[in-house]
Amino acid sequence: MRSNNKKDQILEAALQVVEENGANHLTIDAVAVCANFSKGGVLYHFPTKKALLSGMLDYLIQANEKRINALSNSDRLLPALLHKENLMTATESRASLALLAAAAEDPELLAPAKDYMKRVVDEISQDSQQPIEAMTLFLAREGIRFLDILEINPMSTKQTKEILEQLSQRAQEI
Amino acid sequence: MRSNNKKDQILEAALQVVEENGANHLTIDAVAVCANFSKGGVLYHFPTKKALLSGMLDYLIQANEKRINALSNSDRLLPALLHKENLMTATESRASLALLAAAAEDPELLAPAKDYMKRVVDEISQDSQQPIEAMTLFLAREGIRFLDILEINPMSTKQTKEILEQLSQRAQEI
DNA sequence: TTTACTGTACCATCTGGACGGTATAGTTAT
DNA sequence: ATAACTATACCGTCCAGATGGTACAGTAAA
Repeated sequence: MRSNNKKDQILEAALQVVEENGANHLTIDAVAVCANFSKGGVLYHFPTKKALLSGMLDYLIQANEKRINALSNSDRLLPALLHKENLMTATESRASLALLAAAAEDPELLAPAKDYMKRVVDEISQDSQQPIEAMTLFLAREGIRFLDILEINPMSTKQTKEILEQLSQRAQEI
Repeated sequence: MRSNNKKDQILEAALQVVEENGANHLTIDAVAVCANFSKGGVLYHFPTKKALLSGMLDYLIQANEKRINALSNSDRLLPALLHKENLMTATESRASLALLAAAAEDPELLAPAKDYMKRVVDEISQDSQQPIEAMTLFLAREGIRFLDILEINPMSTKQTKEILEQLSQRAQEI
């Protein structure tokens, strides 16, 4: 009943459009069709296309934070981020497409994402004795994420999993 | 006098458009204006927008390969890729924008990039005794690259350089 | 009554791309 | 040598369709 539900429906549809057609073909019309809304209905919730993209980014960031909070049995961020049980859900992985869509439309829309990254990076390097090693592990995971988003990850699923587990293990050791 | 020169001029202009306006606003018209060509002139060299994007991707891949070949005083790929003198030039960094632009228009255009990545990844994991460590270093560098492309790299220039040097060092040791 | 929509109609602008024409350098036939 | 022709490298114009956004009248539930 929360309006969030409806908004989320629209955001999910938007991500699906990006996934299927490329960020360039994210149109309000296409989103409306995909979400079973009228165009006016989408515009009621997101009055402009940029508002929609901002919404998509927030969705991604919140999903990330939720996941971290839910699983951080330790108080250190990096192991939580790389926890081996802590695989991105399919939904969440798709949410990363918001980065692409926003970057395509207007790079300035990424400001909140940059802030979020800054918070994460600061925290990671602060609560580790080996900040550079910690950052390396974090960056490697981001590398995998981006290769997956663009669907140019040449590694097999098994190989990818193996590396993610290694990263997780090393994150716990430092 | 080589037609390549003219084509490269157009590709440079295309990258500039993406850099300044976002991948979504890469239009043949905008490229033409930026390159001081008429729209017809651009279409002479690249008969469709997809052809232009393919051209941009090839440009990126070739630039990468050239850079690696020029600097690989050893015969191992990873240290060459991470060589500390081997900073991305402004041009090459911008060329990475081709990835974004192509992904935005049609994810299938990235097939050549995926092939290229596969070749690199295979070679890296084959000529190392510690393939997982090698891949981690490679992925960390890719992470930085993508954060830079999207302009959401929250690290300072100094911090980034420090990490790149670490990666380079570790690549030489394994 | 307010909130949350649907549906329809509409508009200004942008975009890809087709098309016809032009300039010029080089090639070939005579 | 020169006339005829060809290929390359563009320019400028036009157009159908897509797109973001507005306006407004109506509906249905809380």
